[in-house]
Amino acid sequence: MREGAPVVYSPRMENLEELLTERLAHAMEAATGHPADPALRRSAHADFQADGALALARQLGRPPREIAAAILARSTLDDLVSSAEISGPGFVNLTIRDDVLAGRAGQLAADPRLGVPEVADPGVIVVDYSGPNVAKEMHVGHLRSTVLGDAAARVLGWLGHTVIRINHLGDWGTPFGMLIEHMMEIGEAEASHTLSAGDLSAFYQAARAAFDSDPDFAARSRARVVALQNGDPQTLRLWAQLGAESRKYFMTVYRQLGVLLADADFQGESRYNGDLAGVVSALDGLGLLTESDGALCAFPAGFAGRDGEPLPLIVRKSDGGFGYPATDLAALRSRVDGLGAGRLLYFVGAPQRQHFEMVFQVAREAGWLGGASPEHIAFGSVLGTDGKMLKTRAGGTVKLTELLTEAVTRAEAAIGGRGVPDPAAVARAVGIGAVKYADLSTDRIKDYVFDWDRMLSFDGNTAPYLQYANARIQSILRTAGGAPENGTVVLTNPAERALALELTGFGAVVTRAGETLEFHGLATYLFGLASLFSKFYETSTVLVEDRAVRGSRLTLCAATARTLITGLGLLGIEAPERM
RNA sequence: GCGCCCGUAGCUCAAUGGAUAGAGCAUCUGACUACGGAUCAGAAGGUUAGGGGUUCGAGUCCCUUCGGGCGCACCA
Repeated sequence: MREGAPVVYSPRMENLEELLTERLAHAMEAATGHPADPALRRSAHADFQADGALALARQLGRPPREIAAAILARSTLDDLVSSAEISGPGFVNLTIRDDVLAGRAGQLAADPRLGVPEVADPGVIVVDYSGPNVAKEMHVGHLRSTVLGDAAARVLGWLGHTVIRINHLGDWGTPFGMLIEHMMEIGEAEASHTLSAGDLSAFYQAARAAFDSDPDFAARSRARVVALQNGDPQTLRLWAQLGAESRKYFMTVYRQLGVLLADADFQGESRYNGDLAGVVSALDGLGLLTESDGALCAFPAGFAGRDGEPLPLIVRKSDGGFGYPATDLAALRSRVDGLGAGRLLYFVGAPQRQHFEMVFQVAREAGWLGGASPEHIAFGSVLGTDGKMLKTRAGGTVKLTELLTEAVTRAEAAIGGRGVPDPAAVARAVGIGAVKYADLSTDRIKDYVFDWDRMLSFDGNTAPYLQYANARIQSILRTAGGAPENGTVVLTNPAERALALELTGFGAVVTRAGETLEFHGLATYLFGLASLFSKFYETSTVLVEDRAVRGSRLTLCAATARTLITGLGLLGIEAPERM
């Protein structure tokens, strides 16, 4: 280690991981003649460890430690690391120089992006999420799609992609016959009143009940579907009114939940009605359709049904109508051709996996994908503390709006007694944040247990804990009158060092979240950061006399707070200044 | 029957094929005359459902058994 050697940083220094990876990759090629991945990762035994030598050992037929030694001999790391040691079977343990770490932390504090690089290859990404149905209540089943999809939209957008949010509203189909008939029966004014009051399930259930119990009503409903499909003006007007009232209601739920979805993001299924016949004729022209029991079916490769026979995707029903496969295909084409999407993301629950795979396969066989890649971003269910699907005590469906209201009420009770300027806003941030964080902090594909007490706790891996950490930092910054403009960081103890090191990892974590569309890694990172801050807080008094130490610690505080706020923000969670 | 997903500490969850499987909660033991104790330090807690295999190395990949969930032709 060259004491006192000046460390020269580029104006926008790459993050440490990238820098080390680059250097080691170079050394590996020089030492072995093969380009290879150093497999750099954070380590319990040092700041980082590089495991690339082990993987290379097999290829080259040489002992891994020998390869590791050759790599080290060929690498220039002294300006970055204070120690590089071979350990165990051939791990390379790297410890970052304190002055480098301090310099990097200071840079992060001044960097609006906190070391998060924009992607090198920005593209157009369609994020399809939420997708409620007109005149049907949003329920807990919509929670994950809405929360996960929204986080994806935020993360991908921040990484520099052009994100197109699409809320694939269920606004077409046979139920609309009965809904419109019901509307006519109770009168438009009454219908509007019920719907705008947000009592969608009452409306839907009343229509359903009439349909099931009254044959005349059922017959009229069926005729009404035909009228709707044929474009009868009176029917269309009522249909449009149903949709408008519902969208208005959904927007209130989205505002309550605090997601990006806006009016303009609704892209109802009906939008593709005019394209469905074209989908059929195009597929038919490609020879991909087979008539079976009167229905026009595609038989995408690789799918078998219960009987072991090829499984059809029914593109046109035997009655000449279209189901959701046709709509999904039409929507896919419009997103690829019309919107120029390179990635199509569908945030839809795991049970629909086969459906989407079939749709994607048909599109692939039809040559409709071009270079675009469609991805079903599946997720597990929300369970109650009994381990079964979350239900109300009475066994009914949990309305999303009631769940969110309860979250805020519970948060209000939990934070009660604290003197903050706007307790209602804080309760909202804490309650809604807790619900979102509970969803985002576990592996997307798994079911998770919805537990009020756990998610609203101020201890553990929860939104309130992270929000509290930020509020505590804000309090320090207020007392100090802010952090220095161009803060210089000096590391005087292990807690400061650990915090600084953790701060440098934000970029890699966010980048990874954008690639995997798994957000629990980001959540875990933020929890780790908040925990390290708390340790720092215990050991390192910020508001000390020494100007240099005080300035440094304030800079670390400011960078930590901004990382927490930004990270939570990417998850769609607010971080109040006081709570 | 075929296919997909899941099974990790009492509970809730982590762990890009890498070293001694980590956190939090709960339990037990400590620490408040410093910026918010809504905190921190420590202890204890495991045959990663079972069994094979691949690999220098497996919670992770492959096969298999068991357990749980979900799909599998005109509802979305």
